[in-house]
Amino acid sequence: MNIKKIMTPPVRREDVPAALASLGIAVTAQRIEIGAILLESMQHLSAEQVQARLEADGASASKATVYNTLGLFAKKGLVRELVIDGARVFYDSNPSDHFHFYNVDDGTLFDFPSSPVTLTNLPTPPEGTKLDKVDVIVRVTTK
Amino acid sequence: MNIKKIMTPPVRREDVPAALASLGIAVTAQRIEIGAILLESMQHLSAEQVQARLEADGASASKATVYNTLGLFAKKGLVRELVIDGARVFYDSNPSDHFHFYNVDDGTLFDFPSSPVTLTNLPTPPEGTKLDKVDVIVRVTTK
DNA sequence: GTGGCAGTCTAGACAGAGTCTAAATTGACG
DNA sequence: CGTCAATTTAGACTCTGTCTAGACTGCCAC
Repeated sequence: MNIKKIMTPPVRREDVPAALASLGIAVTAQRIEIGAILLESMQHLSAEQVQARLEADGASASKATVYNTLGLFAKKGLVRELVIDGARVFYDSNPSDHFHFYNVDDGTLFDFPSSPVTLTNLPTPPEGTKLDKVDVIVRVTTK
Repeated sequence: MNIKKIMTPPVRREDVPAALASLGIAVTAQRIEIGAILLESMQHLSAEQVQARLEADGASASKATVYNTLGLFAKKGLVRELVIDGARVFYDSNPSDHFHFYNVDDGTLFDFPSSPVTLTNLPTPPEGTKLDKVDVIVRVTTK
């Protein structure tokens, strides 16, 4: 049946190469660094934040590599791209289906608690297209 | 009870000033132009597309005015801001609650057909915050 | 080993959406 | 008509993200 076991955070640094390889991502030094940062815990990081963490860890990668790597990880399903506010994209190290709260006033982003939220009566995709993913963002304001 | 009657597209050009005023938006020449474009029909337009339509109509407004006006309209509830792909923001001239399909391959954006889609078991917003709006975007790819 | 090659990485130029600033214009009201 | 606050403007500016051209890396064949 070949059910692929996807590693979800936290993933130890020494397991990152295997996590990449299992998704068909060629392993390189930069990808290990970036993967280790993202997979350390379930979190939402922007490209800029990832690069700052790289520096803080004494590693580094060019801006182009950070963007390319995050895009590759998202394409391969290691992380999930979140478009929240048009100013930047966030990468969510929890790639499974779940929804988000976004506080419009202070920019904070939370996962929904794992309550059984369901979307019912979802229409079928338009003719000639197939479903990719469903994003649900609940915007809240500070009371 | 003071139930406000919100005008929904199509709104005739001569009714635009009243539509603005009813939402507490000061009426100016530029706002009428931009409002007339948006409210002509239910549609999704980017700031750039609005400005192009202005030119096409022989009117014009500076880039800053277009952005300010669209932001003001969104804040007042005349249109709804849609953050879809991080590259630009769209303004939806149908401000009522409804969800969207987005074709990732060609960038087209559709409303859901008006089937009774419902989100159930939506968790309550985090302590100290209150719900602003819920965005549901179903991303599809060309098969 | 060593030559070649594809894939990856890099610096820095570039692109495009959106914001900011300071000055000019408008229009409401006395 | 004069004043004042709100609005509009041009254009500089910021910021995220992309592109380009060259350098580097690692792996395989010989």
